Amino acid sequence: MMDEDQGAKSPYHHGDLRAALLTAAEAELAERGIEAFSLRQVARRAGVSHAAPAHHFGDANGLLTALAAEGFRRFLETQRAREAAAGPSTEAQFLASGVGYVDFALARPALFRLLFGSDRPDYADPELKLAADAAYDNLNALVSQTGGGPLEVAAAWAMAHGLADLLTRGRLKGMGNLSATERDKMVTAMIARTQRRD
Amino acid sequence: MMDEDQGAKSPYHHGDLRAALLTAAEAELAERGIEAFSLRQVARRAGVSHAAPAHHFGDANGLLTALAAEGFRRFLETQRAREAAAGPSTEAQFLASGVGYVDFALARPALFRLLFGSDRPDYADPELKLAADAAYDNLNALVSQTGGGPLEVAAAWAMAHGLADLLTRGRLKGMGNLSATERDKMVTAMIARTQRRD
DNA sequence: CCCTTATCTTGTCGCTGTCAAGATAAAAAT
DNA sequence: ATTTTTATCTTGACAGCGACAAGATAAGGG
Repeated sequence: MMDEDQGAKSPYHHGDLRAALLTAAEAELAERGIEAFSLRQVARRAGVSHAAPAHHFGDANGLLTALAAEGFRRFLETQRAREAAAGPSTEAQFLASGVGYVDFALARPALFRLLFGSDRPDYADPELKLAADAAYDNLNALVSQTGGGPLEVAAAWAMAHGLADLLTRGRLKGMGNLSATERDKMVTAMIARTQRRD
Repeated sequence: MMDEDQGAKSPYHHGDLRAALLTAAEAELAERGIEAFSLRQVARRAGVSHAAPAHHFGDANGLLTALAAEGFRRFLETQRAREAAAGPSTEAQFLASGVGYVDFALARPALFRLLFGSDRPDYADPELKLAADAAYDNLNALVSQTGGGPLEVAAAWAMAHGLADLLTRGRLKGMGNLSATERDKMVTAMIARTQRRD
């Protein structure tokens, strides 16, 4: 819990300001939302001057780009954990991955919106591109292994993404008061429907 | 093309400033995107002082709320036009409505993001709520008439919304270079898959 | 004709992101 | 060890922003 060294001795050189700024930025994003995101507020939270972030990230979008890259890595990690817990069946792993997609969005809505619902990150950035492509490649591989093609990839992605986006915004009122396990079952069923029928 | 009376005589009282501001706001949204939206820039485009919008809309979010209400009305209008052109079959109308959902998003991505991807409009506002509910009720009615229940409503919405969101952001690269009619066919097929199988 | 009310302007405030210049400390070189 | 270089952080400034207050202008009603 030493993320914000408020009031602590503040040496001229922070030591690990880059990581501290990323942590502060994620907290700010979660508390205020991306539409009220402020670089100066992030610096304030990290206990440094308002111009300190510039040296590490260039500008505000640079910070959000780095945070998005880290977010995509965690996003993929969440899905892989689900897949591993789903047993040896490739199809079960594919469906579990989709559940992970939605659960990640619901657990960290602000981060999810940074990854998929904002123009601020620079998606041409190599680090971000690498992390985002890795997540896409994972989906692509799972669908391919279950006999699906590009259409099935797009359909599964669109379903998982649509559910995640609408649920995080509270728009699917009928599904708002479901338990986590009930919700997972429904997400599983809906994604299964997107695949080719036998 | 008389939307912006730049250089024209500028009488103290505009006449129809409210409508002019909504038009200017939509143009600004389309050109700069919602994340760079500026109330003062809208006022400048409409040829009035920076504080003029306040009297008609309260604050910036008030203007975006009014624009979102108008956007939802046009959104529903687009879908209804598609339905009407799809013939007498209810199922064909339902699928055409989904195609309208995606086409609206691709035709007016900035407006679509205002409606579904922003926290700035006040969704508790009666006018906006009415317009948004009307669009939802339309979907609900179509699904019900084809024998679907709440699950089918959610699945169809999520699929259409996911496709619209990913396509407007250029994320579904495999579908980027499709013609409009090819794309419509694919959207139709994908939404059809979300419904209960016979 | 005056008075009320709605509409629009001007001026100000604190906040923001970005840039430039200077201060500090660590690292590297001699 | 001392000097030089480089990286890191601070301070200060600027224009643009949203919001508020106060004043100017015009329209409508008595």
